[in-house]
Amino acid sequence: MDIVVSPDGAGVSLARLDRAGRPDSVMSLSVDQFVDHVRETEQQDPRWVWADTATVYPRLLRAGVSVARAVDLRLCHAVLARSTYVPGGSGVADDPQWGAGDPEAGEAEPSLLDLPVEGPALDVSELAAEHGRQQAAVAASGHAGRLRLLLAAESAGALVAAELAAVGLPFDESTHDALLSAVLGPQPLSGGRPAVLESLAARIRTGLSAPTLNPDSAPELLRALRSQGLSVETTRKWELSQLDHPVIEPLLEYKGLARLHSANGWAWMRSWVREGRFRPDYVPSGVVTGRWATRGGGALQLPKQIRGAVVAPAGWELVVADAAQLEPRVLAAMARDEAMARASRAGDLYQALVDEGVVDTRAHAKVAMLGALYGATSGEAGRLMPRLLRTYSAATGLVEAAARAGERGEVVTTWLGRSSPSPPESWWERQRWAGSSEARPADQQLARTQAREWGRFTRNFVVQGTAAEWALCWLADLRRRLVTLAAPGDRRPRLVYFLHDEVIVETPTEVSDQVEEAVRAAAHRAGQLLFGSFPVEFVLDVSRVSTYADAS
DNA sequence: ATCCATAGCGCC
DNA sequence: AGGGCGCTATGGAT
Repeated sequence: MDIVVSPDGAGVSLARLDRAGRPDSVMSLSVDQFVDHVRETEQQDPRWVWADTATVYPRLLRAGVSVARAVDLRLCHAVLARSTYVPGGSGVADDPQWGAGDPEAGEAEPSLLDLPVEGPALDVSELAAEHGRQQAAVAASGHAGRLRLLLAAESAGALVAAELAAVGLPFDESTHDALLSAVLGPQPLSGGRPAVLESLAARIRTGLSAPTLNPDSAPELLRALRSQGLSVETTRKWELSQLDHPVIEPLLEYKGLARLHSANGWAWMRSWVREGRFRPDYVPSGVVTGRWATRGGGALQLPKQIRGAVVAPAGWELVVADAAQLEPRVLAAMARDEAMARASRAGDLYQALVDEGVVDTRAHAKVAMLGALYGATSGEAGRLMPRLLRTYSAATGLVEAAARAGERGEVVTTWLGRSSPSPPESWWERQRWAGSSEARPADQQLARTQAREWGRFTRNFVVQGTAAEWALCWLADLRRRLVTLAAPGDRRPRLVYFLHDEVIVETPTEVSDQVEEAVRAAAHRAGQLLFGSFPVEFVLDVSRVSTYADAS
């Protein structure tokens, strides 16, 4: 049973859809009535259909109501409007109300924000119409099953994102303060540099004979280094670390600590941690490949230095699980590469490459594999590539083909049906110009460079995007399993963190066994949902800890 | 005062 | 090295 939901003004309109997908009589409810209605109707396992989970679901969550299933029309539209799995003329792409489906049509990059969140609300009949168009587009596709899975996963992900924001990650402010103070000195009350940074800055100024130097300024720092006779092009730490000069040691230490202070210091904590919970703002599918982004809080980069502040309350535990070498495993399955699938079943895929005699060390295996995924052209990875190509010809052939398609400006598509954007108009202009009679060799060189850059993007897109699909299915299936678990006192395990290939579940210790089992079962299920019986193993590293810092 | 690009670095 | 991000500080432009 599908029920369309449209916020309007102070309330909510909703209507059930009949078999033909048309709304029956429309109900107009206040928000409170809506919350009660959802709570009661959930018993019937409906599927809620709304334009945008982020505008509706938080209100329900605040009232303590969660839903099992929903369709996020905006996220689904963004997928369908661009997917090469959807035949042209399906009607999904060219509805201006839902944003430009054709990326060539507007100058702005197509984004998931095609439908303005603040824009005029769409009424239930418009939502029902869009829902109908989407279902028709899927049905007309030659890959209806995959698209249905992708759309369901996208929508479930949107529910999870809202739930993560509502729950927050347990974060102990005094532990964080202690971690910071231990390396930076006490929190400066005036807001200036902490004592340790200040004294490092003084050593740097002395060492470079630059009494007024601001070490946070890259141009100033570069000038000061050069005035000491050091030949450097940038102030990046890998370049600085090559130098032999007494100032390098305090400088590198300064850079590391300054970053901690500015990115995840006291000011960050005041902004993002409330009542012992860190609440970043997740943006499902915010990345072109389908990965999530965040808007504020920087949850994509919670550095290892402060993970000790993520602490489970007494009586609770954190089940931290991440998918080991997810992208190579996904690639093996997509490419139906039997040899690579065999390596995946060994647990540590990189070690398996060593054991199979493909490369000599685990470090080489990792470099070679990442090189294949990202399109490395030189160095160590380049040298190791021939062996990988020979041993895993199906897998490497798939990414090579994606790269060549991108070099030609073609669109590539993930396993479940997310298609890449076309290159920007400036890219095409550059290519056209390089092919014209007036083009100089330098123009042609630049065009080739840009073509290869776009090829590296499309190469990675198919793998990163399919890995994101696997992760969404994992997350969605895990979410379903978790609602069946509870400890005495109705204490329930809950998802509190998700980052690309990693989840954290905060759970009462009484049920942490079941949670770990659920996390593993969901990973196995995700593999089946995407790749059927193809024998690729998706291995998880699971830790049960009281603080995130202790996760392996 | 505000916007924007760049450098640099953290995460996957 | 090579893909994808978000964020901060800086410094120039408006």
